[in-house]
Amino acid sequence: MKVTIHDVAAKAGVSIKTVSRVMNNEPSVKQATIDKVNQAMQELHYQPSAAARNLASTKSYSIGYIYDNPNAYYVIDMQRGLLDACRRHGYELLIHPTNAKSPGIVQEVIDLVQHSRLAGLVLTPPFSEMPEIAEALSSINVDFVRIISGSTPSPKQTNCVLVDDFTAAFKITNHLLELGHSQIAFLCGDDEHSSSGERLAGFKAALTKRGINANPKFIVPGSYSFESGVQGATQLLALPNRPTAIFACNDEIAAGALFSARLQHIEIPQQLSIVGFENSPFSRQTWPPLTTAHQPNSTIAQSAAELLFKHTRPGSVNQTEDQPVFIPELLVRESTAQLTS
Amino acid sequence: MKVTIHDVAAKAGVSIKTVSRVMNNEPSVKQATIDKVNQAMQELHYQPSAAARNLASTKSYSIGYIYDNPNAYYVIDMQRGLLDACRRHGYELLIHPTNAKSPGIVQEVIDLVQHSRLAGLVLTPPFSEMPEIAEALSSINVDFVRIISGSTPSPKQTNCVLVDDFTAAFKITNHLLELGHSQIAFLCGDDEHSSSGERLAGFKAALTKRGINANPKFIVPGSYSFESGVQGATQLLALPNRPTAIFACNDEIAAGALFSARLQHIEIPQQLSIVGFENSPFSRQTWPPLTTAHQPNSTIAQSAAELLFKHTRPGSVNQTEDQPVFIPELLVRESTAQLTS
DNA sequence: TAACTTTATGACAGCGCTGGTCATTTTGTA
DNA sequence: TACAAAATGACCAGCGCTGTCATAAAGTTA
Repeated sequence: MKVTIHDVAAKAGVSIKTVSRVMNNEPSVKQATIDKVNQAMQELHYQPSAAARNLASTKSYSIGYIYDNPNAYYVIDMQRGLLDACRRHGYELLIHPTNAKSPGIVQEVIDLVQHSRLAGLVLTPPFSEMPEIAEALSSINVDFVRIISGSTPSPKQTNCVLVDDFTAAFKITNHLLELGHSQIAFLCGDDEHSSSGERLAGFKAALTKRGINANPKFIVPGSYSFESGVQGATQLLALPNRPTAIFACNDEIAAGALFSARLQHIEIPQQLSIVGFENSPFSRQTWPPLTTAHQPNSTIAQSAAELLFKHTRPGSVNQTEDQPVFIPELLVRESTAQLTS
Repeated sequence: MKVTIHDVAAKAGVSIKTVSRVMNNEPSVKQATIDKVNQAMQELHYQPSAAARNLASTKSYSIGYIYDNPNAYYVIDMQRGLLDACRRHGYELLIHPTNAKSPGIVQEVIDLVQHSRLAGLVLTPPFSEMPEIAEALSSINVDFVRIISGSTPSPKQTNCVLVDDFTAAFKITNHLLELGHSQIAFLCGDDEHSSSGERLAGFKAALTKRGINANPKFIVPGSYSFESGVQGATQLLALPNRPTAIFACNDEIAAGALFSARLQHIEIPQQLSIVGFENSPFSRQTWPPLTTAHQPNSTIAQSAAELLFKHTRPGSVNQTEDQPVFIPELLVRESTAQLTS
């Protein structure tokens, strides 16, 4: 019924030790032998017992994903990517939802890692932006990969996957500029999230490059919520000379802005262009569908997991300082239009 | 560093086997011994190693959650509840996102169970409504608990957690009736989901009880999406004598209806009451916030997991045919008002 | 109190695998 | 052909726990 390492060894005509060697990429195994073993594994549909490996090995075969993010779509996508990567590499994924603001959070994470003997951790915002977590993890010598907002790989932080919000925001802004807009407002997300700052910086950079000074009144602080979008947009649209386009820091804010505009009988996109960010499912469901930036969360997560495995694996050659950078892509839909007037 | 069963045994002054007995509720252990062991466990913060248990035992200490649901909030909530229950009972949760419509889905599920030696499975829609999955699982003798929409515990299906959409819909409809509405329309969700049918039935029952015949034109087929809500509402509001209230089968549809009404300059709730269902996060963020029915997904999931553990556990006495029933609760917010005119 | 049953507890093997140590075989090279 | 190097196997311990069976403690009966 259950196929074990012994079955594989028998089928391949080698000892179980050799099978183990193949599984763990140990040196001094002939290619021919490797192939034989791999074939036997495939034919028998062999899957090593994670339980036994975890128990026997000093190494660990599971990684953890801790999350605390109100955006369920983000979490699900990340999780999906991590799960895929884990499946491919025979790892297990331990999922741990928790509260990032709890006072004992650092200890909680440490306990988690130690109790579950995790090989490493994948950290997404807000955890990836908490220096105390990174320090604690480093101090107990646990590998981790952070997914953070940033554009320039820094040699100091080798364990990061970057999401280049700056460049993406730059491109989105350019899209608006090319449509003839110059009076563009920006609805910020939460201050604590560096993504908001990065996106704002990209926005400003694009304006500056065209010689446009960002109107301070057009930059509205807020948070990543529908509510905040409603308020911010309402405020903007009451201005004596209101903007002709609004760059919302994410799709929820954009949806709020859309809503507010609608309330004031402002036609989108004829009288006002609105862009979002993230390409969350409902950005397709608003009316009109939102122009936004697509963030390939699942792929980003996979990449993070792979990076973690590389760190963890003994065979990894560390000469290439991997630091994958993902640039969310502009996705033009119907909420933006050429400026007319 | 890592506390094992040996440490507990030493501390409690018993053998490791006795500790094991206590952990597994095995008979023939003196109460005094049980207490001693429990205390030792607490003091040492002992957590049994799932890996070792899985390896040593014929029983399994992990359960699976397979999902394929476009609603990320639902999935996250369920997952959270399952995770909590698992943590409490020392189980692991194996998460498996997949495609319910894939032709090989039954085999995939079987492989998953057998390969990962799962103690059981928690099934949510659509899997919980696929008879072929239930049959396959039964045939290989794997425990599972289904979360399904239904009101009456049936003696046949002992492994179900019921969500009583019928009664909840009945109550929501009553809320509208009590506000003086009688011209109430219903926007359906997907046909394939039994929840949609249940909700519609509850709706009709409430009307019938008041001696009101449901106007066939007021019952609009659709799907669980914003888009569908927009379309359905637009159609309804174009009717010569349009409804004064709309019961949307879930919050997304309701949001769509809200949107459509707004487009036509219909004031909510003054000119039209709208209710949703599910209490998803954005039902709070629409404007006005939606009156809806709160479905405690996380609690439902916990209950399902507990039920599964009970089945799995040897010590379970099966005389009480548990079949928890959850009735989503009416949550009145600002999208409904007294009928005036 | 001896003889016996029941209940409570412990000793020990083994789950599937890794990690180590050595011995042996195969291969490559001088 | 001789010899070093590489490839493989044999064997053992042990990860933390459970299952089985043997043994000790407690309870019962006459």
